[in-house]
Amino acid sequence: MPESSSTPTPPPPGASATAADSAAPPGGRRGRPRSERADRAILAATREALGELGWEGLSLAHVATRAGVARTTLYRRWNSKHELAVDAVAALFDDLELPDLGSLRADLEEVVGRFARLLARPEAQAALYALFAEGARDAALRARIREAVVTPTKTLVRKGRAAAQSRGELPPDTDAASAEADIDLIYDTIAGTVEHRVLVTGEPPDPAWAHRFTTLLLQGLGAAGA
Amino acid sequence: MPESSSTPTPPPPGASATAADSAAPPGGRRGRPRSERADRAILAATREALGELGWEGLSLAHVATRAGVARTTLYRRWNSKHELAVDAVAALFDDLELPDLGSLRADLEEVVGRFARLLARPEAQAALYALFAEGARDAALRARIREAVVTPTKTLVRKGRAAAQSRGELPPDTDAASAEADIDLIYDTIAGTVEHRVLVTGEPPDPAWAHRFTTLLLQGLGAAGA
Amino acid sequence: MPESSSTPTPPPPGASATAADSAAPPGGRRGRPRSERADRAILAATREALGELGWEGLSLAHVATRAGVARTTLYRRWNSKHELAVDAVAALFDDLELPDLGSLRADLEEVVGRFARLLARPEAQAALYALFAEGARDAALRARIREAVVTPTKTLVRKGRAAAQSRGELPPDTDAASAEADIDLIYDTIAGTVEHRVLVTGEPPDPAWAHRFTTLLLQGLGAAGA
Amino acid sequence: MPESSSTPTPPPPGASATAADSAAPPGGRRGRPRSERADRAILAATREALGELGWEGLSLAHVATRAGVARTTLYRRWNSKHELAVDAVAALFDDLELPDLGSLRADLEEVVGRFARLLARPEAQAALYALFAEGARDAALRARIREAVVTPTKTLVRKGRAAAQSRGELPPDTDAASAEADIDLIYDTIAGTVEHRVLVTGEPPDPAWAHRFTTLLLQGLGAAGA
DNA sequence: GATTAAACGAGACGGTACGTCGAGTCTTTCG
DNA sequence: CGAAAGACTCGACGTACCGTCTCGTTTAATC
Repeated sequence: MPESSSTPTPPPPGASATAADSAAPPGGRRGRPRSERADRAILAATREALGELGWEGLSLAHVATRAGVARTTLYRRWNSKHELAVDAVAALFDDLELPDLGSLRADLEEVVGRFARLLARPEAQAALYALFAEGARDAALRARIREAVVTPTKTLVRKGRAAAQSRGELPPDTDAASAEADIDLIYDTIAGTVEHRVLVTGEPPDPAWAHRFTTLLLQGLGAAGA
Repeated sequence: MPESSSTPTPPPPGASATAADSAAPPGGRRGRPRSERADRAILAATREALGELGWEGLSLAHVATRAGVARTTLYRRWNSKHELAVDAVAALFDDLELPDLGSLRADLEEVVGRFARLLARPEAQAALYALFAEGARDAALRARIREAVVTPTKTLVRKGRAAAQSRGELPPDTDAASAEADIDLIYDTIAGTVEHRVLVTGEPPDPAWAHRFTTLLLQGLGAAGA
Repeated sequence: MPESSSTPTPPPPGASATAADSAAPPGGRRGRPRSERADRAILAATREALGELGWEGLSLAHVATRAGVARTTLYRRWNSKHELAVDAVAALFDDLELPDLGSLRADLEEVVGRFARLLARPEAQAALYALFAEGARDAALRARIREAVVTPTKTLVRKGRAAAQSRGELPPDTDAASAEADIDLIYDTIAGTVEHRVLVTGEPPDPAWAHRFTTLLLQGLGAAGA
Repeated sequence: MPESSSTPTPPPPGASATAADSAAPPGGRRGRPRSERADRAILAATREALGELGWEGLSLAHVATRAGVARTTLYRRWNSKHELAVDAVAALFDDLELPDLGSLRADLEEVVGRFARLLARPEAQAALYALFAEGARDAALRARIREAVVTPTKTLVRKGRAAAQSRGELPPDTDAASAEADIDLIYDTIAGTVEHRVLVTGEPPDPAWAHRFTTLLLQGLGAAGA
């Protein structure tokens, strides 16, 4: 979770691991510090509960019990069930890294596979679409989702596209605005299609499907060896 | 909603409007028949409430009050908030028809536009992703979604693709299995990408974006004039 | 149920065995006549349900099902759950007859025993006090209770006292008003005490207790051989 | 309510006001303490609602609203409408004290009068018989009634009888078992008869009736001056 | 080492929605 | 036209969570 900003009153846990942290509590906080163990236990408990009970079955009371923590502690740190879920699920996206296997096709198939496996996890299935749905009405939540999920994922697209361009597999940018639109389009296409395949159509994106989809994508982008 | 089947005990309203209906009442139903006015009022109230309050704000008590109907009447006809929402939202998808503007590109851009406008409606935004999320855990709900939303939509893809093939814009089928996989892929790509653009990225798919996406798709499918 | 009067609109079943009945449907009733089988089945079902489920567990739906009768039929014949219960329980009081064993003490002990056994039946326990409680607020119900339960029971006291007077066991009346007050007092004392013993104290009025109580009563009334 | 015991999990309010209380809180209670204001408001609201609406009209929702308390608070403290009613009505019985007017007859007439006036209160009429009826099926409720209503009332009989014996108005005990049976008989007779007079016969026990009944009782018990 | 401020566990509180049940009423078709 | 069937309105039920609040109890950092 990079350069997080977040609400001020109840400082969310993810926000503490920034540069300001090493510079240390400047004025010097008094009183008992928050337990980091509790944070970890809560987020883990949230993921487990999401996986077992689904979004609607997720209750803060249950999370608190499972994490061995008082209910109050949850409310002190997160403003809502939604923000807690974002933080809990965000960690799953850390596994998504750029493979760099030498060719755009290989990288693409690998990324699609990784994303599909991520979406196959029940805690991700339970949380993602529910958060997206609520995000449509709640700007603060939308920002938090963007920060925790969208931006890091889109960065992958940005990097992978640049690498392919430097290898001559994709045509170079014409102008900055067009490049940005291109990145957004690619991102929406990959993420949206895989999500839809997994969560709506309900079939796993096996390698054969990944191959087929990658072909469509490469041809669509005018890739060199397509 | 074609030849729907559905649970017998609480006969869902959408299930009755089939061919079997006119031929049906064999012995003649006993007891007071269900009010069709109520059905319409409930579904309309559900759509309005979804638009105003979002998914989590939607309560059956509120829907009942707004529809001028007793709360028990809702429970008699639908097994859950989810199934009610499916029926309420399904009607929105009736507007999605194949344009047939003469060229694959024109048809595609038109369909993308229509689907985007559909997703821009707050009731659709509120319900769709929430239903998909729950559908991941509930097979019965998933089936109902498939029947009411997925199948009709996919039919559009099937017909449009066939039309393009007959016009020579798309290569003919090699074998049946491959054709089916092709249709699924196209469907997931179009639906998933547009949904992701609207609900996650949060930007409207304006004509410029639609043109760009259509280009990607046509090239990806190896269309004739791409 | 003697010379019943009762509500006019839904003619209660007990009311049918009157003079008007033998005189027969004068104008000639139209349509299907009411089933007497249904009446008996309903009252029996009511008693059974009262015994098994208690007063608060008694539901008209359950009675109807058990009696093999439509719920509508119940509402057509009785105005409320309370009146149905009165009729159902009233039949139990038919067993209470004057023993006439030759002495006041023997008669008293016998009556106390019979009344105690009546109150030991679960259907009587369930219904009686609940009806009395509701009767405190509902004059119509109170009248019906009086007619079906109180008056016949009090008649026993009246007759038994007269018999004892004629045998010289009790002093003769001084005036009519005083006699009436005497009867009321005896009735309240016997009925109230036995009921309280069974339902509140919760112990069965065995013969030893009946003997003790009878002694108190005989002495209290200034009986000859007490 | 003397040295009450009561269920532990939902500690009923009346149970706390004992001598053990001041010495008690041993380990120190954790969590927010229960509001005593709420207790008082709830019991008062229950009595008022009973008086106005009767037993069947008494709903916990209404009591909660009238007491200015959340509905959940009621369920947290009492297991059922019945137990709440017992606690609400029990307070009325605190007024029943032994008069000690110097003679058994005077004491008896006074007690009968007080008891009659208590039963004339609509909240008592509404609750008492309904509770007795339910108590016939529910042992826990029966115990609670015994503790809150029966035992304190019977204590009056015990004391009054002892006082009369010490004054020589009643014969002394022969043995303990017989004395106990005597007390039970007197209690059932007084309470049962007055209740029946008020609630079933429906006429108020005025002084004339009280005198007549007292005479019966004194003669029945073999009192000295009868 | 004493003070002190904040985090913490526990649990009561006012709310809101849930899904179920029963009471009565109304509207059909069948006998 | 009565009876069976069943949908209808209404309102209470008891439960579950929510988010807030009040307690008494740690637990470190500061004094």
